[in-house]
Amino acid sequence: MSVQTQFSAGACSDCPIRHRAVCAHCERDELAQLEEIKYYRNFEAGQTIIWSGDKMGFVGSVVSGIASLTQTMEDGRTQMVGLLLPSDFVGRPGRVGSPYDVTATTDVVMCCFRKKPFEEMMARTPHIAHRLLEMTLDELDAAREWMLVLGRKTAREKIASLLSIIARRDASLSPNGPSGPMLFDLPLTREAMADYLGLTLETVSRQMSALKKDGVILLEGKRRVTVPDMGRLMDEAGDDSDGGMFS
Amino acid sequence: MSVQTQFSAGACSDCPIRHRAVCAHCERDELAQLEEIKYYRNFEAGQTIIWSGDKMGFVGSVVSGIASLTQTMEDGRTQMVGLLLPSDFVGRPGRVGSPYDVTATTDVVMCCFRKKPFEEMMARTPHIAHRLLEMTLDELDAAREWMLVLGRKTAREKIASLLSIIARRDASLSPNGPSGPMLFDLPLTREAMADYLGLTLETVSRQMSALKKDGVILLEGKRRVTVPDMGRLMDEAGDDSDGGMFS
DNA sequence: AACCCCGGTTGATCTAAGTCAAGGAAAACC
DNA sequence: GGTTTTCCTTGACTTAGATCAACCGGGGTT
Repeated sequence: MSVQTQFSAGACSDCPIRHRAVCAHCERDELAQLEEIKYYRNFEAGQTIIWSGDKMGFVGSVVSGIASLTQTMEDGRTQMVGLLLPSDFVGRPGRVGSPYDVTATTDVVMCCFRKKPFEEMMARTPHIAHRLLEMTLDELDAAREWMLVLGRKTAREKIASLLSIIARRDASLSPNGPSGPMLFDLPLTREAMADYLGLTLETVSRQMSALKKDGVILLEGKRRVTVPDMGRLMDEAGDDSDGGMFS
Repeated sequence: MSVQTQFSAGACSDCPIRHRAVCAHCERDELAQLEEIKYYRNFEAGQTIIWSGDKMGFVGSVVSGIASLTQTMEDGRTQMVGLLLPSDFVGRPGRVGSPYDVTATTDVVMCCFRKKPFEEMMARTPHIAHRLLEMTLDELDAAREWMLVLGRKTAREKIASLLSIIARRDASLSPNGPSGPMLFDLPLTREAMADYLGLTLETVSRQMSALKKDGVILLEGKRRVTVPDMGRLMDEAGDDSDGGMFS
């Protein structure tokens, strides 16, 4: 089950933080104080939100859009290390330099909190701190799951893993439920997929073609994907357990 | 700087949790209560502490020894996704199934807490919850750094990365400081190194031999490593930034 | 229309790492 | 002391994926 769903369940519509990150456990008093210390920032697709090594002046939470976390070597090799979806946090109280670039993949609206008051609020509000810990543990599990993908899976399995994760993320929104055919738009270019999977874009392209030829997926144009049989796709991914990078 | 050092700085010797995880910020009252709910367990080298999918009956913190977290595919391919060093936590309050195997690499002593009281203690004790969040964020950063290693580095760079991380972890203990020559024992077999790096054990062996031939490292037997020039090793690792998987 | 640019595909070739296989050294057991 | 087992090394060969390079097609712009 994705975090999206978990949040939806407990979200309260009158929370002053308008997105759903902390909301599930909110109480009016603390969040009224948050209201005073927060502000919004907008970023265009492609814009870098935080450069690796930059001083992180704020703690931010994505309200809408997608941002990606990437690490880059001097010679230009880059590896995407995570995605920020709405409600995810970035920046940590008490650390100065960011360990990676944060870039807007689509247009992004971010809700920002100045560090000091945010920390004070956390100290005052145990259940919000607890919720943040839960979210961070989820991200850690997802990152570790991704390490298996990067370290041990073949190119075809990597592609299938990525597609099945994206498909499952959207599954909760689908009318057919998770077991029926899935239809979705890839939110990533072939190059971004390659950076995510530790492959080259040519290999990504070839494996997408191969999966299409074998009937595992259907492609309409370059981005629109149909998965006729999720079970088949998950077999191709080489694991039956739950994904979660995107959750 | 490693977590070890951070903790040493603030550790208080009379803390009822005898290792240093939570201690840095401890106050007597809360930890006296922890005393009532904790118990110790011993594991022999090679013994599996938690199987993937197992119900996790406790939250544990390593007191001494090293344990490894691994994920395995049905066909036997395995990927190590993290190490537990003294003071690290495993198991999370509020989740049942472990997403990976936890295995004792050396003999391990673990300090365990029953979940329910541990959660209650967290709710009562914001600064301990905060410390746990900090530790988890550190692990997340380390995992993401490792994703770059797994996804984009060559075999030689992977080996050099691993060696430099181990070397730096021990650097604080070294009389020469971090820039002088380093001497340490590898805590891992070639196979474990391979599982960590997403390589085969033959490739690990070959690259170790190559690094030795090129004078980057000296080997005494199979396990004892000397690094005459840490700068050289870090160049070989392909990054000048801070590692941290072991920190 | 003609142009270009961007993202994507596909082919030909190369190479880093995997696979298979044969030992060697050192500890561990009888 | 000899035998077995575990861990490691090295060699010969194969292969998955990278690299280099040509080309395609749609959506802008002029």
